Amino acid sequence: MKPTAVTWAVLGLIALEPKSGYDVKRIVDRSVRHFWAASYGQIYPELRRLEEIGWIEGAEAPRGGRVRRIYRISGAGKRALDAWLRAPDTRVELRDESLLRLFFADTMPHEDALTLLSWRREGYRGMLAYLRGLDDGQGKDPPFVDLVYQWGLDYCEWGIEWCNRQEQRLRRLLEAA
Amino acid sequence: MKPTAVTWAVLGLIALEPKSGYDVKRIVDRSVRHFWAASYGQIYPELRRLEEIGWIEGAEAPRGGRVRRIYRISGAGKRALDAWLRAPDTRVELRDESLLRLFFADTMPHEDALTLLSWRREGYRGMLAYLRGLDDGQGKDPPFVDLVYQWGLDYCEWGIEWCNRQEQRLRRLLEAA
DNA sequence: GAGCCCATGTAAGATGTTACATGATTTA
DNA sequence: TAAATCATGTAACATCTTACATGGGCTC
Repeated sequence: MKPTAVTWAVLGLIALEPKSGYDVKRIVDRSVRHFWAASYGQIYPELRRLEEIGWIEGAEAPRGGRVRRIYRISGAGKRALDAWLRAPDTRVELRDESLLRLFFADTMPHEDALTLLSWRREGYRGMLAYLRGLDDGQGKDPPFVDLVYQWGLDYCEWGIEWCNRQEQRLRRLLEAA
Repeated sequence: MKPTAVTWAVLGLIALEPKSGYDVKRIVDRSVRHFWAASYGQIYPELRRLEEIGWIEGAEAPRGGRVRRIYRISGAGKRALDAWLRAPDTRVELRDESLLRLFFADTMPHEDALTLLSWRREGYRGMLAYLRGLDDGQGKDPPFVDLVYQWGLDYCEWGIEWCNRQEQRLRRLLEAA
């Protein structure tokens, strides 16, 4: 079994609580999506693979006449997930178009380049608003789920402040020149 | 012409200074790689596309008997790059396996979960060391190239401190429970 | 009964990495 | 002379998104 990128996200969510594929997608979009996205085209095939190798078990659970299949994690699945959890790997892949623009911004007039920086700040603000919108106000998440949510909030706040500081620094620098 | 993900990275680097495909790859790996990676399999085909539509112009520039093709940006290419630079889009895509592990860490014993957090800190330390290694000590980068480099350093330092703070907070929280 | 949400699924296409093939030049 | 670097390129594979097809149930 060669795990794919969605393997652990799907398996982990099923482990938290039995779910349908549709549920997995919905929860992904409301929780890990900003650092680990997954689409239907990945999720449904992955569920079949996971069931084939016996890491999850599916059962028909129709709601009325509506087809529905609920998956729960197996003992083998739990062991596999636990082994993955303990891996020390921390690889990060990032695609940040705003940073790419800033990298090439030296060809622009200073004011226009600084505008890019203000847009970056707005990007962080937008993400912060999005994350805050996910909070249902109940505040009952387990500590590490909450930790990761907090990471998102803290990262955005740091980013906003970073843009402010750099804008001030660059204004001084560019006006002096 | 439908721009791909590498279009602007390649065009921007050619705009800074005429380059071969090999140069583009080398410079990408030493500058924008941590937020905008590109492989040979993307770069060489992209250079042909860009030449076909007239945004860059290639010329044979062999070194000894070694084949080599140098590309420079055209007027149309400059205009296209400038138009892209002014786009307000700030989309970010992130794949952070360490955050995914932390998200599922509530199933583990507390000490093991906190170990994940310390590994995350080591990940930031490693990236910080990598970024510092890129600095040639000359310090002659233009302001916005330097800004983006600084973003990398600052982000890593923030991340290290964030892990430290959260580890302390969680130790208190989990020991109290 | 129109429109939205629940629910499963896939085809097509875009995207991206890895590994290799080829061959010249430089360095140890 | 062996190994590293310069240099171009692609085939195969892996990954991921988008858009659509299908159909039932719920709400206005």
